[in-house]
This record gives sequence, C-alpha cells and structure tokens, in this order.
Amino acid sequence: MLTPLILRLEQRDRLSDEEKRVLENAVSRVRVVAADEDVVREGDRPAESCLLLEGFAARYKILSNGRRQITAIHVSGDFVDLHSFLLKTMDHGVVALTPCRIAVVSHAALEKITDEHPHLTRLLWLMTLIDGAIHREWLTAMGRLSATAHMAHLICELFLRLSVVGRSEEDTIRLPLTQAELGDTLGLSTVHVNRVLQELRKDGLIRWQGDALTILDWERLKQVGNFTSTYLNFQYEQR
Amino acid sequence: MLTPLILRLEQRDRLSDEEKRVLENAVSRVRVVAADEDVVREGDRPAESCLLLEGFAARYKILSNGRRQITAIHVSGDFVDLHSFLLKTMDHGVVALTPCRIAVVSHAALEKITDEHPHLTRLLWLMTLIDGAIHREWLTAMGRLSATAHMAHLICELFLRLSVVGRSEEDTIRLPLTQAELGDTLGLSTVHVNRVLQELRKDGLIRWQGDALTILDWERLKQVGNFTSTYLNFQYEQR
DNA sequence: CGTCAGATTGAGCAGCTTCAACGTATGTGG
DNA sequence: CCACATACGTTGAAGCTGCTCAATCTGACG
Repeated sequence: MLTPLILRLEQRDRLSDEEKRVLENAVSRVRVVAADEDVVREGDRPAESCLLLEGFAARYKILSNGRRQITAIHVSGDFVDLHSFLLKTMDHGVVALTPCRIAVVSHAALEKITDEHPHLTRLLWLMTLIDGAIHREWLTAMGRLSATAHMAHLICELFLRLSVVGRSEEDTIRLPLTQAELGDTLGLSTVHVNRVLQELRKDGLIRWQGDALTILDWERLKQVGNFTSTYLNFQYEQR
Repeated sequence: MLTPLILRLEQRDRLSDEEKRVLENAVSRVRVVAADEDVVREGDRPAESCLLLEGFAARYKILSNGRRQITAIHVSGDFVDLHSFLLKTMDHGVVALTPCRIAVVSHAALEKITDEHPHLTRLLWLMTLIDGAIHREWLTAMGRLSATAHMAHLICELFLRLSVVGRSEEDTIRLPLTQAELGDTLGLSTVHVNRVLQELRKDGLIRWQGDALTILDWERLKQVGNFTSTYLNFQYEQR
C-alpha cells in the first residue's frame, strides 16, 4: 500500500524488508478526504500523522487580513504531517486540493518506531529535512526571483517530485491546481499568475490545458526558473 | 558548555542528566569563526555538524545572478547544520554574521545518539522541525505581508528567540545585522530596508542604535507584523 | 438554458527597485 | 595628527513589477 513512500525512501537509502514491514504495520487505517476539505486544522493536536497516498494536498496559513499563503504542496508519498508527531500543536492547516487517499499512522506507532528502529527513524527524519530544504528553496525563490522565474521554478520542482513517484508520463504531469491556488503558493495575485502563465506558454516553455501540464523545453524552463535539483536530495546514500 | 542548547531543549521537554551528559560528550571540539567567514559552504559534505554557542550566523543561497537570499538567522543554542547529518550534501552555505563560537559534533556521534537514545533523538529531530516551522512562517510573511509588516515580524521573532536563551535585557537585544543583511533576509533592497526602519522608528515602535534594538511598543509591533509565537513552539510537552 | 467556478483582459495605481549621490563614523598609514 | 579609505546608513528621483478593481469569456453541469 505504501508504494509511493517506499519509492521515495528507496531512492535515498536501502530499506530492509523488516523496515518495510514495520512501516506497513504502522498504518492504522486509510482515510479519504474530499477536495477542499481540511486534512488537519491549525490549532489541532492530532494523535496521528497523515501519509498522502493519492491526490494533492497543501499546507497553508491564513493571515488576520484573510489572505492565504500555501507553504507546501504535497503529492503521493509525502508524509504530510509527520511534524505533528513532535510539534504537537499544528501551527498551520493542511487542505486537500483534490480528493485524497491518506494512510493514517498513530503517534504511538511512530514513537515505537523511534524506540526500536533507529535507521528507519533517521529516514523519517530525513523526509522532514527534505521538506525543510524545499522551504528554503521556496524562500529563495520568493525573495529573489521574478514572478515568471518563480513560476518556472515551481513547475520544475513539481515535475521532478511527481516523476520519482511514477506520476509523470513523458513530459506531462497531471497538475490539478487552480490559478488562485498557484497565486497563494507563489505569493501573487490570481491575475498576475494568469499573465505569467501566458508568458511561459508564449515562449514555448510549457503547455497547460485542463490539468495536463506539458514541459515543452525542459532546459530553458530550468534556466528561466534558476532551477537545480540538489535540494530535493535525490541521492542514494548511507544514512 | 552547551547551556544555550540545553535551555532551548528544557523549555520543550524534560532532559535527563544522562541525556545532558551524552550531549556534552558528543562535542568533539570548539571552533571559532570570524565574522563574514563561511561556517560551511554550499556543496560541502561535512562529517560533522555545528552547534552555535555564541554569535549570529545565517544560512544563505546565492543565485546565478549573484543575488543572495538569507533563509535563516541563527542565534546561540541553534544547531545550525544538524541537517547535514542526514542530508549529506549542503544545498546552501552558512556564514558567520559576527564572530562565532561553535561546538562541533561529529556525524558518527550523532549516529550513536540515534542508535542509543531515542528520546534525545526525538528532541534533536524537534529542533530541525522548529527550523521548518520558522521557514513556513517566513514564507507566509514574504508572500503575504508588506515590507514593513515583514520587518516587524522578523524583529518580534528574533526578540523572543534571543530572550529564551537569555540574550535580552528588558526590552533590548543586541542585533548586529546590517541593513544589507536585513535586505537579503526579507528579500528587499537595502534602500527599502532603510525606509521601512525609519517608518517603524517614526511610529514609535522601535529604537535601533548601533546594534542595540529596543522594542518600544511590543503590542503594536506584534500587531503590525501579524505576529503570534505559536510556530516557535515554546511549549513544554512530552515528546 | 441558467448557473457557477475558473480563466482572461484592460486600466490605473502602489510598492518597491534602481541608480546615484551624499552623510557619518571608524580605522589606518604617513 | 591629518589625509584618505572604507563600511554603513540616508536621501531623492524615476521607473518597473505586480496589485486592485471590474468586466468579460469559457466550459461543465444540473
């Protein structure tokens, strides 16, 4: 069941059969969340963490003026709120952007893993470190890239992250995000997102029809977006 | 020696005497880094991690156009590149903003801790999760706050983070950051940083002379910066 | 056919950048 | 002790990037 997570882990280090079994057994149930529903709410103190099996989800914060900022976009295989295991109180919400299938792992099960399986613990820790690395990359993009470059960067990242969990076909991914959601992610207005996308299309870098996003010129898109994949940590190592 | 780190940990959970001893013993040596020197460079594969005892340091990324973005500011007690233990290759640099005293902990020692001390491991993991929470808060501020609000937010955060490690006196902290460094942190030009600071001064929110930063009106500063401290996770819990 | 969510377009404006100059404090060599 | 250099902060003017407001278009669906 945990194929996408196992794929992500095995790309970064060896997983023993026992470790895989321990992971599978840690799942207490599967939850289905409808699009636009919250998976976890800000302020919650969940007793379990959510692993995204299928669908797209986003972490977000709402400001007092009502504006929303999306701080992470999650895809199949992401351990969306592993954080709550140790942070206890949610300082942000998680919303399902599409219908989502979620494997639920209780914090008790996670504590048992950390008590008994140091190597697996390090790999789970690593998953949260990669989240952090992505945050830093997004901060850099927000602070120092133009809107167009930032959008190109985001597209490059999502394309690669979906690819490693087997969610791309050729140069195309299914990316069911509205322009308003993209705006909340990039810190832009919907109107400007629209103009930026038109520019990327006009320049022959992408095609985006419905939820089918095709990369037409990977090299140039990477260049426009200042994109290098190091931070995604696609590296097999002993950890 | 590790007083500031122990302070940070003990504010969040109980530390046994043995755990404190294990931590102290994990330090292999103390390193002194001069201001404006790199603690670690992007691309490095360090065999040890750096714990900041004294001084200010910053994580940063340099873009191909030469611009710099600071993605984190670290103060006494921060385990600056604990990340490299599992991420292996540095995807960003760490620079000393002031002269720094650093406790060096080898990755071998960290691996031993993760093998033998699950609870301490969870607390170290927690430290990196708090880094992540700060990243998310910064993303929100960058994406959705005005320059002035963002600056107010940063000041609130640094004031609290310095306070918990005993680095504030009354309403004043020593914050030896140049306006150019602030600009690289907030994603602003130096010129605009200057204007924003003048506005905060004019409104009677802060005084900033040399490196002495005084909060004149905490409530209003928090309000201007949309600041709530939840994300800093100053909460005593069983972890 | 009407409704609704999402995409697109235009016009005017605000916030922040850039460029360039100038001020001020501190340090340094002759 | 002065002349000069250097780092950092401050100021003004002009321009660009992205925002806001408001209207229109498009396709899916009951």
